[in-house]
Amino acid sequence: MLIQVLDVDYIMPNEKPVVRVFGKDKNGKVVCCFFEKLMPYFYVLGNNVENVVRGERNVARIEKVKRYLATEYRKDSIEVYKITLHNPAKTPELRDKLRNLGYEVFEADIPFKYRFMIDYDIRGMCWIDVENGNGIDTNTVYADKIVRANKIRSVDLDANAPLKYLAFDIECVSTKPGAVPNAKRDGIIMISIVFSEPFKGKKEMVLSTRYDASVEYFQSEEEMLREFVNILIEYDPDIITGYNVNNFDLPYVLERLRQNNIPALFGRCRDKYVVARKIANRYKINITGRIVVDSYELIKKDFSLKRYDLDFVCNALLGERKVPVRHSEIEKLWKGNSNDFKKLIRYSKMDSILALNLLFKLNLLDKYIALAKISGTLLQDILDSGETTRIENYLLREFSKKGYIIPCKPLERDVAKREAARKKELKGGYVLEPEKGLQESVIVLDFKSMYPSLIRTYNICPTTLLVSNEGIDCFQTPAKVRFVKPNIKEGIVPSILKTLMDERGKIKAEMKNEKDGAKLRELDAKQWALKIMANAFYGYFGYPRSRMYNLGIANSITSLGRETIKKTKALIEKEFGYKVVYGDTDSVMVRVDVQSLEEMKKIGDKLSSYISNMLPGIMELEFEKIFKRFLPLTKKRYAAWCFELKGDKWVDKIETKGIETVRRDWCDLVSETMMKIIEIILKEKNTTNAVEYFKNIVEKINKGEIPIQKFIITKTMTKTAESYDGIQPHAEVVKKIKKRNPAEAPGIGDRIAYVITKGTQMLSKRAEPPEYVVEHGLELDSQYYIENQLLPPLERIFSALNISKNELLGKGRQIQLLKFNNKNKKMVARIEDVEAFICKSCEKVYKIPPLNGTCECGGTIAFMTPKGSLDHVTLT
DNA sequence: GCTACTCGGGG
DNA sequence: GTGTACGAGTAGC
Repeated sequence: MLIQVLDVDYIMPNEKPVVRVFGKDKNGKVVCCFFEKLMPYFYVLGNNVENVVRGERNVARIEKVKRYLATEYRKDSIEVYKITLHNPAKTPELRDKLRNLGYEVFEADIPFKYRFMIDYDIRGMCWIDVENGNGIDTNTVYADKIVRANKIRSVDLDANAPLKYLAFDIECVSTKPGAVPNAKRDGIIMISIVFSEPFKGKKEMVLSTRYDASVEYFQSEEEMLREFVNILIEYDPDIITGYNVNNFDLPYVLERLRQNNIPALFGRCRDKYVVARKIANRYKINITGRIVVDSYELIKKDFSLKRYDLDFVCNALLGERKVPVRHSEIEKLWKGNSNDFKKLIRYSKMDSILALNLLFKLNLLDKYIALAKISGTLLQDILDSGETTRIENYLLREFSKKGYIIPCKPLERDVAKREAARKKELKGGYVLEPEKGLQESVIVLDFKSMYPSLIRTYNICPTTLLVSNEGIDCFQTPAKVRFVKPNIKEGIVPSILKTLMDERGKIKAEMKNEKDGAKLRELDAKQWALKIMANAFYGYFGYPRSRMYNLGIANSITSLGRETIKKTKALIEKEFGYKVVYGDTDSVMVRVDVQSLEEMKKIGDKLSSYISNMLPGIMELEFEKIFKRFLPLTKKRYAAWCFELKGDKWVDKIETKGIETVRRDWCDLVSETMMKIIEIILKEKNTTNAVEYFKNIVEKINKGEIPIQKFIITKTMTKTAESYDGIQPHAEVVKKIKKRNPAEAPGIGDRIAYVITKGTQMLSKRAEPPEYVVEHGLELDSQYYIENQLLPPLERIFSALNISKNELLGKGRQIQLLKFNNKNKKMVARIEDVEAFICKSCEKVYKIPPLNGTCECGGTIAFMTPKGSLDHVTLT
């Protein structure tokens, strides 16, 4: 029977571990597969381990085996002890005892379910073939089919079984006004549920402790919660979702179940309670056989937005809105008339619908399913944890396949040591000092998967790391670390990367011929996941909690990167005579002397094939895009008018890096003006127009011609208004609202919107709610908005063009000067002396000087005055 | 420019 | 559960 793996756990029925695999078959039937043949084990290096282990109750077996160590290159395997135990949960006891006696232990911290998955080649969301046999009593799980497996075989299958989704949302009212409800104290009043497949003929359901014809009505919270648990078991979803379910709804429900003495049993088994464990500051929730997906967390990972509240997110990504109800209104609606209550029902239902819509319409899960399949990690763990888990899972599989054993995770004190060393010793990528001023015709080239390619080219791996001084054929990196060449031994990490990169290449090729939208999305998710995986291996060597932490390896990779980029720059400048105007880690920006996109592409292709040929191994420089205009501010910060080839069409856009155009503490006016000015500079190549635009905005602000919405600043109130130490605008606003209209007062956690008005008091005291300003016809403090909001970010952009703050504000008008950079020479002239500008080579006349100070023909520009042209005018 | 701390979403 | 683990943005030096 074929099943797709959703979840794995184990139980101890007769003091022996039994693995349970929860999955679904092709028809969407729930299958649970029991497997009894695996016992926990780990490895020990050292002498006389038998003596230490003898008499330990948990030990089943001890044997000597041959393994390779995954720490450095060694020709031969070595002898280690493999200790097999009875009880996975008691493994740490023996592990720590051995450690304390000075033994080195390996793979002694692998969760048992993953030991099983690694040894039997079973991966999260992948398919397995199981055969029914006989075995233990399996009366512990809810499943359509139960299999006692004798044999489990992994199967290569791309399809996905149909999954059942359930989204829910709870409503509750705080007994403490203004505060977020507390589950220890405040009950749940309503639960809305949405089903992906109709349940009892319904797609939606609302449970409540107040009656309405449209809800399932309950006398008490306890009855409502019991029914909620029943629905979860009966509907039997694979995926449970909601907005912020991980950190609000689910922990809240679990606490209310506890308060009402209802067992939290709604997984696919009768023997494991649903638990929420707090790790760092978030909850990790385990529901046996099911997967919890928090739309909020996925959105935050996948999209860069100014805010992440459900209404903002849905509006921005789906064009859908919540039912507008403010938190402070919920209690009023709950206690209000029948229409009020109906509104609350709609509100609650809508929140569940939106949470599910986000998941479905944006296909949020595709990428994570692809990551699970590739790395072998369970989907739940892909969602709850980061890069490390995925990399380790992959490494453990590949290393153990080849007879290697892997170190345990480091102890906390070692992590601290590593963190300190890493900070001092790990060097990153190389960033070129950008050439100042607006550039024209810049080709962007970058190295295809630079770090993975370097790892492959130089055979970088713990298994090839050469420590001894024997005369073995090896590479030495600029970090002075050596790796044996592939003919001696091919590294495991390089071979993993080859697999990932080749596979990605195949998928990209497949995508070119694929017309079916759904299939295309799936392939795209897969190629994305392959890229993410390949790029994460480098980081793992420099990560202080890594099992394969090695600064020498990490530094080898970055040092080769720096060497490569420097070599590339030198070659391009020397062999082709083009100027490399900027570059960062794996990219170079090359200024050329042609205008047409096609010509530039040709040069780009020529450069990339030349460089790719000159560099060793699989290093490949690729033509990426064209910056028709390029304005660098500093390292890591620039704006560009970018042209990219999509199919056979050039698509243009304004690209900014490191220049924040949206920040939550800026009003919309700032973001919009910034974008507009960047666009004028880049597209019109005209600073005068950009300055004019700015002056025009200033004038409009002064005349009050810009709508107040553009001036609104928002800040979250994190504690009560009174408890702020300093005087802060948003806290002052809340104090004012409290005085004027106590019922409207926002509470902790609310976002406070305000504008700054004119007056003589200190700034914070002049903050007012926008509605109040409109009602009372107050005047905004235009000075503040110009000087403190608009100017700081714009100054940084204009200063890259040698335009000062005074010029922007028109203060330098008395002696208006013309300035521009002319091939490194700053030129200044009095404005009335200058009629136009002229190229000294081709004599082309400009009304406005080219921003980079160079004529199209490459010639130098000079001022043209009534007396003739002159290079330089000095003012006295 | 760096490092330390704070806060997110939810009602 | 043989695993203890965020990350961006801002304030403060």
